[in-house]
Amino acid sequence: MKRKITLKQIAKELDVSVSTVSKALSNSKEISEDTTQKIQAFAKLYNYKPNNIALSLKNRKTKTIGILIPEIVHHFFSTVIRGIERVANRRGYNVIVGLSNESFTKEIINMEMLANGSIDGFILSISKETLLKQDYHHFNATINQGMPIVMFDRVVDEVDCDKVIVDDFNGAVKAVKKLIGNGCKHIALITTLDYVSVGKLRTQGYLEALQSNGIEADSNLILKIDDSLDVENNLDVLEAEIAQFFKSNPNIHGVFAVNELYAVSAMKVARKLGLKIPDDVQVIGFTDGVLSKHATPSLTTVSQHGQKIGEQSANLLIDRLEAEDTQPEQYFTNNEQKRDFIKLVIETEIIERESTK
Amino acid sequence: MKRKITLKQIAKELDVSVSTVSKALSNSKEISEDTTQKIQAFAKLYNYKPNNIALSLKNRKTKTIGILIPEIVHHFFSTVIRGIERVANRRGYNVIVGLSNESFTKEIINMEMLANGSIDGFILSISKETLLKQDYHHFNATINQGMPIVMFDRVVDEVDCDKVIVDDFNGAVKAVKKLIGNGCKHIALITTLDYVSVGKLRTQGYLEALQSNGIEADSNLILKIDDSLDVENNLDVLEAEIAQFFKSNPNIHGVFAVNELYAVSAMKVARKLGLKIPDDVQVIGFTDGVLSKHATPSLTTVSQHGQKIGEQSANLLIDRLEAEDTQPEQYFTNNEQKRDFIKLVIETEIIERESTK
DNA sequence: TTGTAAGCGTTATCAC
DNA sequence: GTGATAACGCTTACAA
Repeated sequence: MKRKITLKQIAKELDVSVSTVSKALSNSKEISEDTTQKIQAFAKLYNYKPNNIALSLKNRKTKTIGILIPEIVHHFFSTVIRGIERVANRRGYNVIVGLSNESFTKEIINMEMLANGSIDGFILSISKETLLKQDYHHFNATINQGMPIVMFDRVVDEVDCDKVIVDDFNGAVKAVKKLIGNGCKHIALITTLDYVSVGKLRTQGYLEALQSNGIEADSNLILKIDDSLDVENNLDVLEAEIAQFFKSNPNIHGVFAVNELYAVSAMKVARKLGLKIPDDVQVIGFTDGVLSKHATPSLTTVSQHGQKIGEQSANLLIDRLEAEDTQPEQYFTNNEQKRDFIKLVIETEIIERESTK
Repeated sequence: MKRKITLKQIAKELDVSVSTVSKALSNSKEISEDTTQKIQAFAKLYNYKPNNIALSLKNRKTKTIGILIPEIVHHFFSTVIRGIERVANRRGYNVIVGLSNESFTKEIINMEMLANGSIDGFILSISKETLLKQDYHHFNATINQGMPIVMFDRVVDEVDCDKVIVDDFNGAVKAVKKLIGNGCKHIALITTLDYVSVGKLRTQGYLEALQSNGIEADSNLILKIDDSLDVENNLDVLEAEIAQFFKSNPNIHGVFAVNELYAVSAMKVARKLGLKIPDDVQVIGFTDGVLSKHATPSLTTVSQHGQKIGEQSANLLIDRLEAEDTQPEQYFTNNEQKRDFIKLVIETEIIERESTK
């Protein structure tokens, strides 16, 4: 068990100085053919690789990106990570993952843990608790320390940074318009409480689609689920709630749900109540995950393109990091002027399956 | 935008030496009450946090764990990550994630990238291509450099390290025995090609269960899917293959599938062929993921306890890392003697749902 | 009680 | 063409 070899050891072994070794290995032409050869051969033999930590300290950059997300066991988020990892890797970066577990405190702890030199910048999606509290000081503090942040999906106006979002509003509009086009008269919405920004936007899209088609929104047709009660592990509660909803609204022709789980549950409940899908009720969900594809009937969804979101976020962040290199101290012509932040909107796409006509 | 403050800056500001600051902040009683107070107050004011990279370099340990897995968009793997992250965090470690994407080369590149000082140890699951090639030199090389590895799920005898595995064999036995107990006569197996060790073990469990019940295995009842053809995105092919299988074996009473996707697909196909589940055919899958829970009918599965696997792996790794601290150079009484490696077997559990009686 | 200096592994600058 | 030195930020023996 021999520890990794260092420049110092090579130098000693070959009886040259450390700097000679360093230069030889970087093919500096200050060093003679001969010694360069000798040193490179030796280095290869002992499989020398420069120590990343030392490089990080020297260069004051780690070449790693911190990802901070609420939850990893979630198709959408893991898809985003895959996208980030892909471009990060291609561009020579590593990826370090922190999970907030939807908790404000854990989000802060994780950020502080990573912000102390371990990473060059963040890509993150805000936890539910943070959204509820509306306390974003830790993001701004991090940015003020010179560490760039890219937010995706769950973003917030109060923080000035690059953002990548899904076009939640128009995605919802498209979905509901499709239901209308398919002849649905009474269209229900199954959504979350409003503090989750994406839920809110999708709800607004639903309303917009109705209005622009001259349909009056009926608040009885809107079911808001309080998902703080961890429906993931409490399916019965969720299904009971939806069943109740269906019973008090026997005239539902179409359902638009703001996530996959709600949509699939709605289908399940509807079928238990003897309704045929898509003949009696048509269903569209948001988020294109495994469930949608494999449900029976398979679910028509609004796809979020998670991987693309990840890729774009990573590109945005790395672009900014590498731009800093070129113009290290960006100057402002006056203190009103800010660096422009980019807000990328990823278009959604409806993937048609069996749950709609 | 003020960069993070350093000891040096604090020292300068307060007109003391760097070491005084360092000591004061670590509450060394070498330093007087007075200066300690003053320094700590100042540090707090400027929100001083020691630079992780500098600490890593000094201590020659990074307090971060490298995870290397084939794929992240997979319920099982993301569950494992969650488990790892949980205990890592609790024990003061960070987690850096690399994806091999089932590729041998990417596995190696990723390992080299991380092994150069970025992490203290690996937790990994071997890529399919590596298993196929049976080339494990990179794992052994890493271990020989003094970097501990914990392997989980897809492990291999050729590498000496701690391992955490699922009891695939007995899980399969249990599942098939359950089908037999439920009165199934002709029990089919849907599995992968043999090079994936877990698939192989589950297949062996299937055979064992049949044999111990005096049932002769019928090779016609075994369907091996070549999943190198990316069935995830090629559902039609998969379903066609399964349909063909059902048609040539009209007497199937029970199906044991080595993963969730195969099981759910089997149910889908069976129902299309007019078979009732669980009345005509009973189905059990391996891997307890989202699909199982939400399929119609919901799927009885052998649960792998991914999170527990992650937690145990992390504990194993960190235990070993911290043991190294105590006895830095472990000596061998003779060179035959090796440090004992632990192989933890996580028991499976059958989760009964609607697809079995 | 405080400060100096060495060292973790590297690279860049400057001197020989 | 080669080597000594400083620096990245920190800790710690040792000196004052």
